[in-house]
Amino acid sequence: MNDSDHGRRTIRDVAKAAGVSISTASNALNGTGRTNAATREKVKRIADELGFRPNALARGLLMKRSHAIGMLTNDTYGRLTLPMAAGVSEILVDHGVSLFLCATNNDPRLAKLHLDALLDRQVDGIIFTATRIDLEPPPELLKLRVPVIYAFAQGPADSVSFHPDDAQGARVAVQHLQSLGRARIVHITGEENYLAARIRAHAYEELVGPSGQVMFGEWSEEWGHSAIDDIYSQSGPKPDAIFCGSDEIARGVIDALRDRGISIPDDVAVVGFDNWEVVSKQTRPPLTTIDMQLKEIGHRAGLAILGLSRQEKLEPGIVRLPCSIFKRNSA
Amino acid sequence: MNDSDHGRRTIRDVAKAAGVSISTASNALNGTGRTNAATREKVKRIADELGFRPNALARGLLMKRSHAIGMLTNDTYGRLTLPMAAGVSEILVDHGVSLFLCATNNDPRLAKLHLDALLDRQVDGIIFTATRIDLEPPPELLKLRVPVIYAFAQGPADSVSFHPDDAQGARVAVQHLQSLGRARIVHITGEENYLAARIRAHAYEELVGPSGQVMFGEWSEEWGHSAIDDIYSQSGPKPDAIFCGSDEIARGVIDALRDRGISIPDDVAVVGFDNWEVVSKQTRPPLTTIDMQLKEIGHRAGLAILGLSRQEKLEPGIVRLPCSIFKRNSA
DNA sequence: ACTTTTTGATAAAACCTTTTAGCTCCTGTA
DNA sequence: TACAGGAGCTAAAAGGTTTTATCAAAAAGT
Repeated sequence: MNDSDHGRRTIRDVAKAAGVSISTASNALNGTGRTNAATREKVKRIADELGFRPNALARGLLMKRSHAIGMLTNDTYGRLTLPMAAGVSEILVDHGVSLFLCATNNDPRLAKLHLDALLDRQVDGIIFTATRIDLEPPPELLKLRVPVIYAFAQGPADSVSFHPDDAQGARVAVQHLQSLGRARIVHITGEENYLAARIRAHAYEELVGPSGQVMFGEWSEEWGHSAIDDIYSQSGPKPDAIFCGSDEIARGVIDALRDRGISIPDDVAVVGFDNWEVVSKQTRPPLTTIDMQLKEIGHRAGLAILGLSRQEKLEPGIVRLPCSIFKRNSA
Repeated sequence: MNDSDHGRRTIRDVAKAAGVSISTASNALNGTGRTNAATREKVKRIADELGFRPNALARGLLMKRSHAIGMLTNDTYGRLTLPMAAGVSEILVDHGVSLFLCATNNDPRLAKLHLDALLDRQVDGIIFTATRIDLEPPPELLKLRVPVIYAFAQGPADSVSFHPDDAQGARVAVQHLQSLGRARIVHITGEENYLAARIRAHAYEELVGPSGQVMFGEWSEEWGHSAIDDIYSQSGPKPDAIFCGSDEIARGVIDALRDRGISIPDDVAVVGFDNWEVVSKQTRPPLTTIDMQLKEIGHRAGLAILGLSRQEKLEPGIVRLPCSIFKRNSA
């Protein structure tokens, strides 16, 4: 009586049009139960003609799987989050799973609000991401019935986390410089209270030995600049290569070196960290830098949460995904 | 028989515990129907004790409103999208509405996939955003039952769009320079085939009159640099101010000016466009620039889609939201 | 020819909530 | 006394799907 409603077609429309029961229609479409091949094809064809698409709410309500997952992030600025989110989404979309994005702005009240909303929506899992790998998640996250994956963030002991392999990334950078014949490599990086900074510095020290020099500071271009000023205002041997803790720092370093008429990479080679194109493409010369493969972290986190949501067991622990070096002209 | 299931509490658990019917429980919790004040309080208290939260899927299925909206973006990199998404989310979360994020990567197949998924989930509306205001949306978007809002993107004639007010932004920039007593203002901007570039250039020309000079090029730091080289390698009067079409261009401009020993802002004042902090904070001197208030665009888009999803009527057309000037030291 | 198995299809229950219509009881009015 | 009206509550339907149990008919086996 209402075939011409402007609403969506339901499975009962399909069933009626195909002259079968709702259950048969459902079975035919999902390949469940026992269905005659001919009927199955017919139902599928008619569903197609009618443009039938199942209501995800009804399906989720019944199956207790919403085919949606939530992503909780404290990063409003998006430099880290969006590439990861894109990676997660790329994986999920192929499995018919959608992604809720929740920006918490570092506000616990907001985090709670978002978390409750996600649970109300029966999400199949939650991915927690942060702007630094050693940020603690909100405590509510720890005692959920819903699986949680930590990406670029610290999880509790029995959880699954995905981090960039900072140590390996640092080694790749240093080894590249060494392969260029550089022997006096200095490491200029960000704040020491960041775990990532410490890991990278440690890996660096292991490779360069006692001749190494680590300069902690801020994650800013300005610090890169003033670090160079420090080095060159003091006496003693000068570096022939600099490994920077971020592209921004590297940019400051390069600018300061150029101000002093030092040629890059001939006199001093420079390697950055992040491969943040807006910075690394624009330095002069363009920056050779370490790429943390954020999208790949997203991929893996997406696959992991998909697995957990299907009750698969995952080895708990931190999975460190390899960084790659992106060579431009500064080293 | 299964009160101790580890699943979530349902409204029937609440009803049973309170010794009332399901309908009464629902009425009490939602303030609908006629309920005795005492019963109402009791039900609410018990629901609270039990930690009851209604299942959004069931509710959405019945009410035909999922309390979720989708955001479709072609911007993987996130420079524009994430601030807007954060703005949208800020508004929505207070109304109990969640946000699906869909990154299409400019791939029509992916866009279709995401769009279908959103519709299957019965979203109450869709916000379409793009990386430039004159990008056409996927054609499927035009004939939906679901309300659509365009943010930083071009919608069809009868739709509602929110754009930054590029003309006003340009005027603010130029007027600021004029108020500083500058008379020879040059405009160095990006590609002419971008609508935003043309709008800004036009507003600039109206204010400076025939003495003006617009230089279209690329949206890159390099172009800013070479534009300055062009200007100073030619004879004729030199500018005392430069209005740049983006912060990146401004950065190139500032670097090139400094290379020539020109003092900023004393000899030449520079204003940028975007207030992209990673760039504008790091120029030397820090950049005075135009802020497009992306978060505010998100706010307005969120409010608009909320209104449309409640059947409210909205005046179709492009709403241009004012830009603001962020003063640092370059002008 | 009779029983057993297999095949194909279906009615009905379930998921959890909101809403409609109706029921009972009480108070006040004619 | 009878009855209207309201207050307070509830049974049941509805929303769209999947799944379980059941049933009839056809095929296979004895």
